[in-house]
Amino acid sequence: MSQKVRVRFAPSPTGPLHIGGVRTALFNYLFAKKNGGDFILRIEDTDQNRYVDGAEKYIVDALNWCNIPFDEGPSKEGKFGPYRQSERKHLYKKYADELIQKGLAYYAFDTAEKLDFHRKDHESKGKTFIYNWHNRLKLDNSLSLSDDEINKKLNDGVPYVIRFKTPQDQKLQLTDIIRGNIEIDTNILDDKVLYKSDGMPTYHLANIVDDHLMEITHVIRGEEWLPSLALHQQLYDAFEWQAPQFAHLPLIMKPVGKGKLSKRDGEKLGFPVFPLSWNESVGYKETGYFPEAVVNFLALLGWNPGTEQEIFSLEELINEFSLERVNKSGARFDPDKTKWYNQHYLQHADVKTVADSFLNILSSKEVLPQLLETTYIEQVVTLIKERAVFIGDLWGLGDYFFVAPQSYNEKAVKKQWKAGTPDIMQQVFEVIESISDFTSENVEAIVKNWIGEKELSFGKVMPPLRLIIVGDMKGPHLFDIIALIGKAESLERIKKAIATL
RNA sequence: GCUCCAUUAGCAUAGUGGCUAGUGCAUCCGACUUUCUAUCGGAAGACAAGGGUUCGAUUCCCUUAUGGAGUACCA
Repeated sequence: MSQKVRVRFAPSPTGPLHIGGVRTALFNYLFAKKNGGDFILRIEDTDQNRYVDGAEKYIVDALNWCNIPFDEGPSKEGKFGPYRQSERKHLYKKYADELIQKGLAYYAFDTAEKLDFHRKDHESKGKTFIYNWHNRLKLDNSLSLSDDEINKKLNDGVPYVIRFKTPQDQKLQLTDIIRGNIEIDTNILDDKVLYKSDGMPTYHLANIVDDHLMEITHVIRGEEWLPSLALHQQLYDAFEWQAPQFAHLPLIMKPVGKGKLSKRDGEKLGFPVFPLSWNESVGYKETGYFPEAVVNFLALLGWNPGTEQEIFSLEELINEFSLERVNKSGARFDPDKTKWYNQHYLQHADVKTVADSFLNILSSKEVLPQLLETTYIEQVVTLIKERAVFIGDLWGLGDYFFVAPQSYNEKAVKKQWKAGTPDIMQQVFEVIESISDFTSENVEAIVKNWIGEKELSFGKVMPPLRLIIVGDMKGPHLFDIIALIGKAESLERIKKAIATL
């Protein structure tokens, strides 16, 4: 009997979704869709202190922008809801109690201060304080206390937590789809808190209970969870539940230096780390990235198809994706590669769509209304988009199609504007004025012919002419520009330059 | 410190017990061009180290080094 694949993305709403989180969501989504399964969003808000307003909405918006919507989640309630752990609070206590009854967990009354003291004390001696089999009988809990004492504390309302009683001297055999088999000695594990004194479960308990209740078949999450896999497996065993399969994704590392990618790296090196803007941090969307490009480069971060293909649509990714081809080692984040992807998507985007977005930018500039015409913009886009990575680059690349140069690049003027230049430009003016068939090819032919006749060099004519038309030594084929902006505008720019330079 | 995970060029990666280890980004050179950040062409560049196993190891095993994660009443 094969079960329907159900995976979940379970972020905690403590801030904006980091790009690494988006990748985790994406891999879950791809795996689910590849296998005809469901992708569930569950909000893990068991830590009330760290809750950030708006973070949940951000997560949902980010997923939608990336085009990886969830099938079930907050506001898309399926039969397994609610999908916020804070709204499932009442569910967890009985599971913690069940473990206590089975003798697999116990009450602990140690105060935070006391534990803190132990930890600091051990640290100062170069050791690590571990709450487990070797010292639990010396601490303040229902294993070390008499029944009377325990009941009195419980009745008196003394705060307590419930800890998992990690068994001694066991070798756990764990399986991870990406990493294979892992063996863990239970003696090095600590008795993790399952239930907090504020009446909320910890991540560990809530996670296992919810994954079980929501019939999750595969847990795909970041590598930072690998060390707690042992606990989770034991919890499934303790409840006598069938555990899902696990896959731990490699971490995304910073572009330079050591460690995992952080918000700071983005600020330092000037690239986004969030899909959408959040306060001062500009997102991928606002920087001008296509969601398709973001999804594409994210997919190749820690996964590859085994072929040389690097460009994938979402559909292709769904087809090709497999957890077996996910890498074991950390994936270094390369901002240049993300640009490369975006440039690719921009070059292959429909000209109409690009022109449309460009129009939005143009509207905010001081451009003559008659130039904001669709076919004109599309022609401009076709000429200049080759060098653009983002749609936002288009203005800097082609402003001269919309406004005459207000100034001329000084260095270029120095180099190109010689004593005889105004005279030559005056002649060019006359040549151009006489042309009636104003196509790029025809203008080029006539001007080049004239240069030949006059025995002038290209270097004396073309660079200054470009300077006049563009204001700088940049842009596509000059005659394409002249033809597009038209005869009248070209003549005007020449006239103006002769007068001012 | 301890536990677990990893290690192919600057970076990301493919691949194989045995021909010149493949690809992309970046780099350098060249071409085109009136210019260039574009495009095209070319070049350079790697199996972390040391031991084994083997006729033979980048590929299997061990050790070391390096990197990563975790070590909370956070997720």
